[in-house]
Amino acid sequence: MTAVPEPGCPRTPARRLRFGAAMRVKSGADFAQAYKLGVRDDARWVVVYGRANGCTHARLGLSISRKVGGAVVRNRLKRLLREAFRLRQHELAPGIDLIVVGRPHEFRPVADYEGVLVRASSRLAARLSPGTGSKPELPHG
RNA sequence: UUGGUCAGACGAUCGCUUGCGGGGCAACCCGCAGGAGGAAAGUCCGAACACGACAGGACACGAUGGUGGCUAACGACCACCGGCCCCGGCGCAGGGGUCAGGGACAGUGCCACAGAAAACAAACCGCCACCGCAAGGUGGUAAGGGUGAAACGGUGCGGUAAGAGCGCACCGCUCCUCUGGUGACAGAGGAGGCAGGGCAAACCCCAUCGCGUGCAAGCGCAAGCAGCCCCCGCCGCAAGGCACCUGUUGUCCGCAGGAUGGGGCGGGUCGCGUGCUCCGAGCUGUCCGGCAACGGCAGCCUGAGAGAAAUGAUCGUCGCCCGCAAGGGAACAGAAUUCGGCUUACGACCAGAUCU
RNA sequence: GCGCCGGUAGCUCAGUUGGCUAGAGCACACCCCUGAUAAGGGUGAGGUCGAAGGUUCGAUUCCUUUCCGGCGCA
Repeated sequence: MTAVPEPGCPRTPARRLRFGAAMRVKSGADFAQAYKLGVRDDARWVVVYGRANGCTHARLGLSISRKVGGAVVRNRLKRLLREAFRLRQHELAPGIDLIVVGRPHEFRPVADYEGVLVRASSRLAARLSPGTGSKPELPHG
């Protein structure tokens, strides 16, 4: 967990922490391919599927079903996960799509989701890179 | 229980998104402004809007159902009428609640069990008269008993062999007339001795209304692939020159066809744009009309438009509740074309009424 | 966003001119059969018919509202 920023002294990372449209997975085919061909990491409050995306940065895709809760609950969980991804985007393994599937649970602080994403990203990257020189070049979605 | 108000506030940092302005070849960056609800929900009704269908009529189907109003429209809303229930000691005046509240001589159907009998009317026990020694039979009666949710007006008196609206009084009911009311209906007067159960949220009849599908409607632009149709081998203005494949039994000429391919046309997938949100709503009024719903007038104020889908995250201060304190808590809930209602979920506060 | 189905015993399902006892199979309990099981036979228990309200003398059934599941439409 990073230090809580003092008031008036926000975190000043080396790079900007943006979250634009290019950092999201939008195509249904990308989701289907991640489910079918990608690797899976079982985190505590979510399940993360990984898939090489051919980009120079990580991308985030969210799948929050109605089992998680009502529209308010689902919106809030998506916002928390997006915030975690945004804050840790430079520490995540590049070139991997993270498809995050939510599970029903009590909300956690954003820091917990940050840890989950970073851990899942490193594990998925380790499983995707070794011995996968014949990894098919996936088209950029 | 009714009505109303709000939906913690402010600030900092980091973000998302729309519009405008500026910069950049571009990716993108900067500035300013805006950015969830009273129910955004359920999708139960009604409309706008769009496309399709459509001469008119009839049938079918669906919805509604006291009267009048309100409205763009409605099954919503308002007022009134009537029935039922409650309060008012009974009763009256009155007040409150509730009702899908047209039609049961247009027709069909159902009413289990019990009961003699459940809809044409009849008669189990009784009661009375007559016959008979008796058992019982014949006739009269529908008052009484009993069954049932419901049994062919109710109570009382007279009357009678016993009884019966058979007669009378009151109540109820039906019909007629008059009066009042736009009307549902109400009141008064008169006549009738009583007509004859319930169910139409059973089929149905009557009256009124309703075309179907829905923004994933629809309109425009339009990669790639495939299909259909047309043209084309290349150079050249043209004459002409050069050239691929197949067939014409071998070769050449000639003729016919084809062509991986190129171009065009229409339809149209991914996608993009549009529909898409500023001209209608809201608030206020010693204003006007109306009991009210609502309408009119005047003034003021106001801007979500996303599209794997924004409206957020963290921190601080203050305010509210619980707790001595540390600390904890703050409901229901997230726009998806837009409005008018209904229903459901739910926190706090204010005012009124009622109960304890 | 729009539309369409379903909810009955622990599970899977029946149940129409509204009334009869709300049934069937599996599962469960007990008994018989066997040296002991399984199978088989017999007996039995188990139901707010998703919830609320209404119509009716009477509702699983009819009507309205609501809750919870499921499906379809690009």
